[in-house]
Amino acid sequence: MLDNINKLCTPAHRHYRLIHDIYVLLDAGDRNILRQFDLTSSQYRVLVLLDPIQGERLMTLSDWMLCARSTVTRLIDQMEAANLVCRVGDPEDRRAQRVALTPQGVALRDKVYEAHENSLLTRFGNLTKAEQELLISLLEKVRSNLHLTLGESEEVLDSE
Amino acid sequence: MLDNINKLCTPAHRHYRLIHDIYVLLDAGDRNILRQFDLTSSQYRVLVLLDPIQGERLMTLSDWMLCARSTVTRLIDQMEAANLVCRVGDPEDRRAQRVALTPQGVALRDKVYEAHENSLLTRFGNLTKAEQELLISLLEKVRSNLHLTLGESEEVLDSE
DNA sequence: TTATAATAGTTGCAAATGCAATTGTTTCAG
DNA sequence: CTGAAACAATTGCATTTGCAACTATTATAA
Repeated sequence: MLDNINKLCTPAHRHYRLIHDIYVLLDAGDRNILRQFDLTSSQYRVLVLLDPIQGERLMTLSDWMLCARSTVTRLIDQMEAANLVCRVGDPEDRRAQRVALTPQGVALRDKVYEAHENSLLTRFGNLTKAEQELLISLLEKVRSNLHLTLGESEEVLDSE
Repeated sequence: MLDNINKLCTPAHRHYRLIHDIYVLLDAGDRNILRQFDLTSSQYRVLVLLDPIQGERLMTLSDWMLCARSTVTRLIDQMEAANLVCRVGDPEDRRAQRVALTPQGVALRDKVYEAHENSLLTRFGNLTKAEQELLISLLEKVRSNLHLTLGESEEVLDSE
């Protein structure tokens, strides 16, 4: 039987916990910032990912954001109602919709991006530039392996 | 106006995205494992955190898990119904409940922990031991600063 | 001592989100 | 060409979760 499991956790388990904690703390901080602009973190993510000129497919967004397609549909519903984005039927494939930023969407994106970026600078500010670059390269390595090992079994989300 | 925002993201913004992606991928992988044991990742986290002997307060769990107190209440409701944990009133403070693992809870925890750990070894397996230790120290640094900068403004969750 | 504040836990409610099923469109094998 | 399979998006439904309000208990101050 495992005793004092809290103390004897392995490196892998420590990564696991750290990533969970960091994600939650980061997200809580985001909410504090984004609330001022009436945005959720998911909406902000859409705002930053969208191409304002030609737009993106919902499917593409769902792939990039690693969330279910239905989630994107509803996210875009909200943001369209708020006049931040607009859907345009794709002329080359009548099944698909392209979503692009409206001028208001672009304006809001730029304003929020700046505020969010400043906040991130504070929140990651205790790392040196070198540490930041190192961390990024390690995290990229982790991400690619996670994607790989997950993809082996099935799709990430919305598998059918 | 920010053009090609996807390409020119700053180190801070890259951290931001990486951590989001890694969290989602990690969680999706967890679900694949834990489904076999009829556990959600939150339930598994409770299982691993609980002290089987003297138990923990719900409040403590909520602090550790960085989630709202009501979330813990309902998690414990589920797990108590599944005979994995039990509530015991704290004799020293009649407001508080202590939650401890049942024998079934301990048995399940040990079985699942092993499976989960093996899976983590694969999923983090492309990092060398040295890289893993390095990553942990960097992540710990990030976590502590996130906690700090968040705490300055208010509580993490369930603020009233 | 007593009234007020703080604390632990619970409950109601709304929002976010994944999965399954559905609709309309395209692709491809025969 | 035609029917079957694949695909993009949407909708219904269930689950998870945070916030606010509430109850019961303890701590503090006057």
